[in-house]
Amino acid sequence: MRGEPAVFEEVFASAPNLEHLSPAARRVLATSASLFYRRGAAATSVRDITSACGLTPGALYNHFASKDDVLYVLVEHGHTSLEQRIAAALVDVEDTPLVRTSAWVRAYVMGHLVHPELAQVVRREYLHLSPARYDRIVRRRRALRHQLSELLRAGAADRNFDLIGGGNGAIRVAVMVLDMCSRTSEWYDPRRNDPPERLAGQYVAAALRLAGAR
Amino acid sequence: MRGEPAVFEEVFASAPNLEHLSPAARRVLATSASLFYRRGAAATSVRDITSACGLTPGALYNHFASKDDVLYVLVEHGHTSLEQRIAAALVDVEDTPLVRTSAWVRAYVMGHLVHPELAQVVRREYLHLSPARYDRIVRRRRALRHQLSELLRAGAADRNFDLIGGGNGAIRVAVMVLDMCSRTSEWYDPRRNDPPERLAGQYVAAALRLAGAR
DNA sequence: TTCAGGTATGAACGACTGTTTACCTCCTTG
DNA sequence: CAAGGAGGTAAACAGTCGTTCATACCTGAA
Repeated sequence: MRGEPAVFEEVFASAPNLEHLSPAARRVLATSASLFYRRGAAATSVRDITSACGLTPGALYNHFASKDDVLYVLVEHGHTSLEQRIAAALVDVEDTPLVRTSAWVRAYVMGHLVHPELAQVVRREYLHLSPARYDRIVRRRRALRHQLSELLRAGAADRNFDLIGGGNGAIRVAVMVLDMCSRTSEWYDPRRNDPPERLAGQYVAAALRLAGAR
Repeated sequence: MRGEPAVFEEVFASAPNLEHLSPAARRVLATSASLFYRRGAAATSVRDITSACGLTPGALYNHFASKDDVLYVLVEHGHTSLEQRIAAALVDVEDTPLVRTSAWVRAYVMGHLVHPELAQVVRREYLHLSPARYDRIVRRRRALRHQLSELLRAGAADRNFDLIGGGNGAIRVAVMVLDMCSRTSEWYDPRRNDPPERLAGQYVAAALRLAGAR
């Protein structure tokens, strides 16, 4: 988790949501993500970023309006790709709460395991965005939570799930699942831990236990 | 979670692990915790801290060797009080894995809910301590995790628990429980959410589900 | 060939960083 | 009453921060 070089290059070189950015801008993003991951955004200076990609400080401002902009683009991209991953996982999936909940959780976990460094930066740093941007991100996070809690609610309604927490059960359990799953990005190391698919399977099983699936 | 005033005064004024500190030092700690919670330690300056408790910057150095020292004392204190809380919860508790696991989880959650701001600062900022101090804290966190995973292992051995994850099941489930529970401090708001005891009860139930308790 | 536009430079800006220093004012103790 | 230490102040330290600017380069189009 600390100190090892995180290679982001491929992630940003071929990201479908970032085609409009120049290669240099993507290199800035990749480097920023790696540094933000290791030291936090507040503790990373513009000079750190630019010197790590062979630039001088001023050059960054040819691609981004500010350092805050770099962080926002990162957080934006992280959320967009997670949302897309989940949406893709739900098309052509049997329309029962249990199956859809499983698919949803699996995609959510995979999103955090495939690029744990980016996922962690997103999760840790969105709090420090400017208020307007922060609000926008919070809304998207709430929307994700709402998706999951609605699946849980539906499952409880037809007695496939047995939720802890009474009337608030759907949200309560959704938060439990999201918190448990999103934290994987903080300790996951592909060299030490199980492959993502296997781990994701275990987290799906765990989520179903939390939901009280029969 | 953002912007509302967090009142730490009582926490530090009467903390049993901090008697050796002067009242002024405790006021510095209380203010630092509140500011670190809202903006993060890296984004909080010594002048922010001191001006918020009616001091000039130099005065801080009558009580702490450095700004890093302030953070370390906070993190130290947070861990110590959590460890004490858990230890206290386990004395005179029936010696069965299920009961002890329940007591352990309840204490762990309560530690995060009673002073969520402090808990969140501890969890978020210990990563940025100097390497030696970071290592010391990591060891203590591992020890906590070990306590829980041993309870789970014992419960699985006598077939009270049915753990996900095969051979690594005890650690896998322990991480799930710890991640799920420790994140409560990030969203818990005593004015909006259930009282701590009630919420802790729900999290104990959730942990037992994760452990596959019969 | 000329011109324009995107990109990089290196120096500079003022503001702010953590910390140190010299000095002052109390309160306590001998 | 004298001495001394604890705890406060104001000012300054050397760096670093994010950002701007005038300038230069390189590339592709007219």
